[in-house]
Amino acid sequence: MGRNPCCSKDEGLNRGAWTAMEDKLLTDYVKTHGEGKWRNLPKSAGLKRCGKSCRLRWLNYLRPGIKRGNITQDEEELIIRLHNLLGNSCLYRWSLIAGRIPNRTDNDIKNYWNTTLRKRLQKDNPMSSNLKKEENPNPKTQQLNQHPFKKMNTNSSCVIRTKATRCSKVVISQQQLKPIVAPPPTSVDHVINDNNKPVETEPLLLPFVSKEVHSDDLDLGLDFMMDFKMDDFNLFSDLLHVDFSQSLENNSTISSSDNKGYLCPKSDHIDDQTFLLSDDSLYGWDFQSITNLTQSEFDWV
DNA sequence: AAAGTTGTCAACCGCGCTAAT
DNA sequence: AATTAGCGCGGTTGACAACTT
Repeated sequence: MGRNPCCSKDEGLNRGAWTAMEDKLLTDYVKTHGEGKWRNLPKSAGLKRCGKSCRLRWLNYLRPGIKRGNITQDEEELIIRLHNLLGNSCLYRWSLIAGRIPNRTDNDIKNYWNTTLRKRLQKDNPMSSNLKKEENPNPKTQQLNQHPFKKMNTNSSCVIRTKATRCSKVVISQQQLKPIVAPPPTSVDHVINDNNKPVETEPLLLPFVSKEVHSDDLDLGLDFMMDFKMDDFNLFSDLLHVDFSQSLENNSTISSSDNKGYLCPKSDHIDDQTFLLSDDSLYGWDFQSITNLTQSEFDWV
């Protein structure tokens, strides 16, 4: 039952820094046979390394096109914004961030954050680890504030994709959430009328809201928790670019499944199962786009 | 110039998710 | 359905470099 073990620990495997010869063996093997199947790779490639170590070496160092060091200002801004959005409690945070920064690895981003950015941001603003947009008068930054992800070419082949498809449990502290929570809608008619057109005066719903959130949570001072599901988006920036008002106008809609909100593609929309929750599981947020969250005045934790 | 401190980053570790059986 | 192990992830470590005293 189960798989065969990757490698036993008593095989006298090499550890520590990789030699040039080991790098060459690994590179040649991957170029010939492709990535994956890391379990069998060391033996086939003639390496005395654990498959896990080989994978790490390839992904973080040997893979073609990887940029090393010298994080640019644009990259830095993006890291900060994405970190603000995803917060500290999000699994797959670094891989998601790295997936949006061309030719950078999650390890690279993580190292840069831990060694440079975190210290600098704490120094700049001891009360918050996040960067406020007002604090940076750089024209480049201001441009980024207007269209923070427009500059990214989402179809670029140099974007490193990760397998991270969701970002669970982004926690927004109660203190920061309260000012932006609108009253929950009471029925579907408040958002979509008989012609399946949105009622513009009503707040839009932010999808991906966890079912765990209830109105009582707000009263009790609990944190707000969100589940981001990436399944319907090719890249993280696709999600960030979604204009929910546009989606509604195009007869796409937000549906509910298992008490979680989803943005449905146009083709799948409108049936008996497609509705906006009318109970206290979801809250209307007057956001035109989730992109706005990255520019929010509120701190994300 | 030497010693101490700080910064960088490759590599390791352990855990959770998920595919394989 | 249950079990097992591989994969992929974030956190951490430690070696080395750069800088400061």
